[in-house]
Amino acid sequence: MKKTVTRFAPSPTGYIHIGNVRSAIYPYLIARQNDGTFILRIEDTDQARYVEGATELIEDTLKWLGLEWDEGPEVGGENGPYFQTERKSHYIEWAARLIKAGRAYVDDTPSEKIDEYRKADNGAKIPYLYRNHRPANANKTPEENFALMGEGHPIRFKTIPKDYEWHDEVMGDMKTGPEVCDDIILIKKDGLPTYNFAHIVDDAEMGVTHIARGVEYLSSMPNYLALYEALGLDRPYFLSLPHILAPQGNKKLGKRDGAKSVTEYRDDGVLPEAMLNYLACLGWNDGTEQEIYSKTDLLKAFSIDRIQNSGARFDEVKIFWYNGQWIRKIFTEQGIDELYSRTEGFWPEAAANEPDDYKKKVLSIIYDRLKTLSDLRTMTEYFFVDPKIDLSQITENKFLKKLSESELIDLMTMTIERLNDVDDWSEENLQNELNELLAKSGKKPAEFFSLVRIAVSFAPFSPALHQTLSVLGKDKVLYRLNLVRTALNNA
RNA sequence: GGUCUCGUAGUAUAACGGUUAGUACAACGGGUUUUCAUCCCGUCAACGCGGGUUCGACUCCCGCCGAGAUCACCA
Repeated sequence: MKKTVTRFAPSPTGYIHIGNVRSAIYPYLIARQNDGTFILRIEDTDQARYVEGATELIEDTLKWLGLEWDEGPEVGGENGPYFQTERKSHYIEWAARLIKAGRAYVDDTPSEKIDEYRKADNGAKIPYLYRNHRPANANKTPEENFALMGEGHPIRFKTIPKDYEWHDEVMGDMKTGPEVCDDIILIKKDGLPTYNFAHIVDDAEMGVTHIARGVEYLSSMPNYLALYEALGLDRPYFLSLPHILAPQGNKKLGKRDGAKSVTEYRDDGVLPEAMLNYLACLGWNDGTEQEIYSKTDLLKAFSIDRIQNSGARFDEVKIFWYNGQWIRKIFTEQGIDELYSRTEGFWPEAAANEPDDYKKKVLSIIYDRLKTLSDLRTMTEYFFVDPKIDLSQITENKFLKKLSESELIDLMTMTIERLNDVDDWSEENLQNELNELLAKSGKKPAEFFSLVRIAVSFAPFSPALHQTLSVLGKDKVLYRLNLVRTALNNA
């Protein structure tokens, strides 16, 4: 049995966005499931679109998602190099084989001439096929063609139009006619290969068994099949992955639609587990009603034949739902320390010098309200700095506005006096104290608790009151309650 | 225009040719001593259209409609 080898082969033209990261996830899963090899290969043959630093961005994204590669940049491997620009001689060699076999030719047709062909065909409403304009060189001997090499001309495949049938693991059985076979360019005039040629050479040399890529490559398949045939190569398994659609319209999600980079979600406080979970399940399911999948779960459950073949719309709301699920899952299964370790960089500035233990306590009572880790920035401010007193939050509160000012002041006084005598500041005890205060106040829970809650936080929401008070500590609580009482008195 | 692909609620999806068409997100309503959230309960909501095949079609076949991809010395 041949060893399973898959690859992710991006171009270093920028960050990895949501729309194309699945073509890394699925090959990764396939490789891991079959005890195979997952290769990262950088397809940098288009010098005009090359972006400095993009390779690092790509590596960064894969690492964050936990998609470690076995061969590729940084880690090396026996099938390197893994940058196509460093493999130039390989492509020339394979192209030379085709020339020798009479299946490729050096094309010295001026590009203006080619433009004319295209315009003429388009004008006449006939499909533009270069093979209809095949130049005389195509019929020269291999020796004559070799003599032309190195003069800055592209090398073209000399196709033999025919029917093709093949199986796509996602799309099913496919077939096309000769009308889609053409003399595609193998080597550009700059001496570098086109994607069309390079990926076939590389996949063959690297022993790749499964190719997963976007459906946009489906229409090029006949030309790829012709190349496999001409080169005497076995066909790998093909997986055409449907597009991820933009939130609006029916276009595929791309950078122009404002598709965020994967790492932007990281910086917004999305956990890699949640992102992997969401993306893997966007266009794939295992037929059960399970929603939450860890990487381990995915490795168990994933199967190629259950990849959806229609496009799926990207939905940010659902990512945040997954993220909330994962925040809670990590807390309950791995504990506060693990969750806390993920929160670095997401706390409000005021928390900068606070001890870890205190921040952990805050996290432990607020984690189940977080959609993203960056919510910490806005939701926990009052744990670290005294809130700005804004009496309107009390006087206009839907529960409190029916109380008179003197009632409010009396309630505050009663609470301050009672809490002042409390030494056991544990959550449990505070719960008891608050219950007794509530009973004594004769108010509804909504009234009494809201008053205390707002007085210590002035935030639109907070964790349960007894927890909030316990974590804040006696000094801060009494200090803030006193400030508010004074403010009410002076109002 | 040629070629190819796709089509179940707003979204993601499930359903040997036989189900009251299931689930999740969202929305809406309710419950848990306050808020926000979690959790729980409930409501709304879908097989693109038309033919066939069949006792019976979301499921198979054909046509149509709609959406998308591709037709580069980009990948």
